Amino acid sequence: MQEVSDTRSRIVTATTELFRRRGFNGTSLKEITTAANATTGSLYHFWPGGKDELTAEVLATSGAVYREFFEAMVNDTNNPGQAIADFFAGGSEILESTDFIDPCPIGGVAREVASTHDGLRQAAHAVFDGWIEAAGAFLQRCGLDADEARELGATLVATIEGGFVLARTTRDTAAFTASGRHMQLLIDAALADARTRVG
Amino acid sequence: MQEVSDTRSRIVTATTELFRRRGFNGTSLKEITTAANATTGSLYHFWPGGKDELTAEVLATSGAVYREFFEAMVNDTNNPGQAIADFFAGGSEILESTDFIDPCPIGGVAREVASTHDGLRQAAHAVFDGWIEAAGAFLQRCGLDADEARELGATLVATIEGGFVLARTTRDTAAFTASGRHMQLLIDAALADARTRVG
DNA sequence: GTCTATAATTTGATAGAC
DNA sequence: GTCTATCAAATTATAGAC
Repeated sequence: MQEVSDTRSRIVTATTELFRRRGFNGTSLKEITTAANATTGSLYHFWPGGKDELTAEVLATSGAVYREFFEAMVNDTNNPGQAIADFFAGGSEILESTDFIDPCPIGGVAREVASTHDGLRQAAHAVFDGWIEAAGAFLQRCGLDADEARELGATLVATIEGGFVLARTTRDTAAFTASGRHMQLLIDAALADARTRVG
Repeated sequence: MQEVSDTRSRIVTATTELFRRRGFNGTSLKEITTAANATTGSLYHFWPGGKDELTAEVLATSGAVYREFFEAMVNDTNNPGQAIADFFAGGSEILESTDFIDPCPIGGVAREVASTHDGLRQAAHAVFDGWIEAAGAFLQRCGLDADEARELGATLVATIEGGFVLARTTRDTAAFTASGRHMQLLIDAALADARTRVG
């Protein structure tokens, strides 16, 4: 007797972890149920729509977790560029300490299915919109105007996702670290420019 | 009677195109042979190692094509920031005119298989190293020192790959366009800085 | 080089007992 | 909610004729 089914959350967790290593099409329901110590019957009980319905929930859940993580990490800084640099440094540590497993189960799956599973593409779209909004809101609070804040937020998300591709492929965080430094430069320059125009 | 087998190149082309839409695990050998108007026997004749061996060739071939395209587009400019902005603008046009099919068959496949097919990861690694080297060499010729040129090259590649993820997922080039503008800003700033330190 | 046939396994999904 | 059994289709790969 639990408020939330243990089995249900074990399946979500196992699917997330498998997607990070093997992607959407590389992960079978059998692997998921085995890793979650669950059965096919349970999976289809919770997600009658099968793999697609489960995947949509995994994308949304992970997306919310990472958004909250970003906001917690960045929200009460007085040095926005440094906060973003710290965010990238944290990503590098995670990449190295997890043998370059994908930190993000969303971007890879989204790229795989964008042309074939429109419902999943939309689920990932909603996640990325939320991230860009969070990053943009942060930068706007730091002093950028709304448009520039959102555009810089979009570049941040793009660079993070692409950095994951490069890090995973090269098994090296050099590109990711460089990207973080360049994002810091961009933010510092944008803030300096905003202050100049105001002052 | 042909110097290069028609069938062989049709299979490479078909595989490339299918990877751009469905990824590695989402593309079956049956889809490939059907699209290439070829047979299983021909495929295993040219690539006895099967899907992995064919994929390695697709990654290397596409990687070389895109590297040459980048160099041709950028090599004789006197405005490096603008050249990169043009490169991103070209990417936006391709994305929109192809219904957001993935412009790059390498990044998505690499992310899918990085933890499971080390040979393919290494093939993609070689491609990305070549791209970073090409971008770095270009920026070094423009006046940056070797380290900064290579790091900025790595950020460029990361941002392009991540921009493809976002564009494909959102079916919108806004993030890609913003990324291009920000890369232009970074290059212009780095070149101005380099000139200051020299002069 | 190309073809068909087929092997051996895995896939996502369903049925129905408990 | 969980379980097993099972289906129909698809998967990579091989064999051997032509």
